[in-house]
Amino acid sequence: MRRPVPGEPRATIHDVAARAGVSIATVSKALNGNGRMMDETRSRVLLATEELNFRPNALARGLHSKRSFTVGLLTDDVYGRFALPVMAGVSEGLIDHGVSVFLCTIEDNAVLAQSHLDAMMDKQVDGIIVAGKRVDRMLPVDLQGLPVPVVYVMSEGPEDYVSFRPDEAQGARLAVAHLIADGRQRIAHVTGPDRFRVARERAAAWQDVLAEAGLVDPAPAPMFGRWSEAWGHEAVADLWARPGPHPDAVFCGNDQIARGVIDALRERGVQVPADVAVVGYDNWEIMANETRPPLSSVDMNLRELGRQAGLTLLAVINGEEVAPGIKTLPCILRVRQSSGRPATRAE
Amino acid sequence: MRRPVPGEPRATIHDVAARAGVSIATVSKALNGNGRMMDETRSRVLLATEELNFRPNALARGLHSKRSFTVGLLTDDVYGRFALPVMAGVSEGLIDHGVSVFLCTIEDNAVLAQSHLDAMMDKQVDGIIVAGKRVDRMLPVDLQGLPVPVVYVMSEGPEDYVSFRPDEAQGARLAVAHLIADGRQRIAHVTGPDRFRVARERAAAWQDVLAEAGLVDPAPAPMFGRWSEAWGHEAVADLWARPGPHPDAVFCGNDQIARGVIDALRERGVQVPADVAVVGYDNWEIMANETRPPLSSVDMNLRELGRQAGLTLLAVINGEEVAPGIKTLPCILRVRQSSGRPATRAE
DNA sequence: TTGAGTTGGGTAAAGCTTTTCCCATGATGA
DNA sequence: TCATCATGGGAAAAGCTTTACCCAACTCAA
Repeated sequence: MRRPVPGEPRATIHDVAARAGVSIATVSKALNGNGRMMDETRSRVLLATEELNFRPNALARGLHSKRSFTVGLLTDDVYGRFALPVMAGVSEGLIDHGVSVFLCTIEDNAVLAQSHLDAMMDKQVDGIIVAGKRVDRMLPVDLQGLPVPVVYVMSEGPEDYVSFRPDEAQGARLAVAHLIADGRQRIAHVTGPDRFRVARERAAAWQDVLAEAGLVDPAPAPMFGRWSEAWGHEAVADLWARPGPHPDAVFCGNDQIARGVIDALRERGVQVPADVAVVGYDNWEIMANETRPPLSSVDMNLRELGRQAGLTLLAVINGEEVAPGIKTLPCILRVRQSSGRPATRAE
Repeated sequence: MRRPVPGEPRATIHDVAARAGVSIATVSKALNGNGRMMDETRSRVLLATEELNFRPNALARGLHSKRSFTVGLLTDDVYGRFALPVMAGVSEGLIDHGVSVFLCTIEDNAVLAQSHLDAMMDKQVDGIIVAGKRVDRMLPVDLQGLPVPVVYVMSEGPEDYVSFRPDEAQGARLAVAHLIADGRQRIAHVTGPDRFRVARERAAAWQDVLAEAGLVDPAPAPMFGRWSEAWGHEAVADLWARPGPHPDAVFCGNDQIARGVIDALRERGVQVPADVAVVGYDNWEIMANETRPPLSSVDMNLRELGRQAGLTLLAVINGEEVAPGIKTLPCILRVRQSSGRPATRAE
């Protein structure tokens, strides 16, 4: 294995000082803009810094300033498609501030989780971001009483912490309003298990919008089931077996269900979107683009969510006052061909 | 926002020393098992350590030892499903050694990539792992001549580096051998664009196994296309439009294609697996479980791949000799119902 | 009793940066 | 000419740990 030649170790501030003919204090001040010195001295230092390709050792700096410019990211989403955009957003938001992110994927193993946490604390992280995959489940590790601030994203922390979540109600309203604007009258809702809070929230919003539009005849009930395509199939079979007029739109709790619904409709010869419009949730592109026709879907803007969580954590670290509580970010609707007309953004 | 009380800062080695009534050197030696001292002294130190909940400051330790117990993980896979299991594996392999992982998701932005790299070098990472999403594309950043070792996983580094890859040929052979063992005679191969090296490798292995089994009449050609379901549909239309007997099995380059193939077959009334067996690649569970019937697929064992990459990097960091070159890990076949008979593991 | 060897533990330096003082030097005003 | 002040830059400490080295006290043998 190619091992880097030991070569010269990284230049230190002493090397720069020697080359510029000044003391290390002057170098430090020149680089950090503190203290006073002649312009000529400053530029001599800068030149030497350049020539030696000097960059300060963050360990030493952190030791002194008690700021490591490092945060930890805890997630329990190992395979899922939610955590990764969030992480990317966090990383993106923080890198401009010179902050690096420790990744910890912990599953249900509390011991492992604790050892990750210990490792991070040993490394003097300035703060921690928790990116769960479910709003209503906590990670198997105690984050209270930690000596550093903690921000939650996707999942929800204790009341006195800051949490970032997509605005599920707004996202669902967006979808349903879009369907109504498209002229749909009988909008069914097929979603995941009702023990998932997001399923309940989306269903409630769906009901609200229908009520506001006066589309409550007959009074519809959300169809809770599973987060799977198979459930989408079953739900269609169920809906079409009912007496009375069939739905002319289905709002689905996620894109997999929507996919099942679309496939089931096609198999029965129902036209999408002519006869029935379908809207999904998550805007999971790889799935939404492959349905026939491509699926309209609510995008939770996860990357931006992560970015803001990162920046907020940074603000807290810097001592700024940040009000605790749940911050929500609006979802956006990505209209494709499964729901007829072009984009509607208003809610 | 709940901000941790400044409270007592973390206990330092001085606090422990004071409490145990010894010098800091003795504490250090007691904790690290160096030096000699009376058992009674050692246990007094350990007790004080316990009572104060002392853990050494990794920054200070790193400053001294020039080992930060930190590595960087670079990936360009922001949404994909490949990088995350790899990352989880890396993290899992390293945490037991007290090593934490910096996550850097970089896309095509070379400037951003460089600033991530700079940040990591400033933080004195002991090594770097590159987890690309494509074997045949490099990240937009120059990793040569770095003062720390670099290990590649999924993607492939320069010759004199260590790279970890799934054994694509073996994986493909596994799938095809399984189909042959199942009695299939006319096994088509539908895969992604031939500019992807993995597509070519899998196709070559497919051809080899067919040749070895004497199933070369008529001489089959791999069908290169796209990595999408739509391509699976099109490929079936193409295959079934050809004269002569239809295939009795299709080996697909990924699970999405396989899904398209299965759907297209069902739509034509072809029974899977009775008439045609289908095997996919990636074992993307969320996809493989939702095909009807559930899809047999080759699993690349990405998590283990990541774990080994992490451990290997650690070995190099520790100065162990590791031969450069490409290390492959065997794939395993996950047999579901799309390919008839129960598991075959042999190659 | 003296010298050497052990044993137990302490002192101090190193690792790199930032920051607080502090000291020259030259200029200015009286 | 002397006191004062601003300016430019340096010395040193702090931040926390590890480790090389040293010293005191004790044991044992001659």
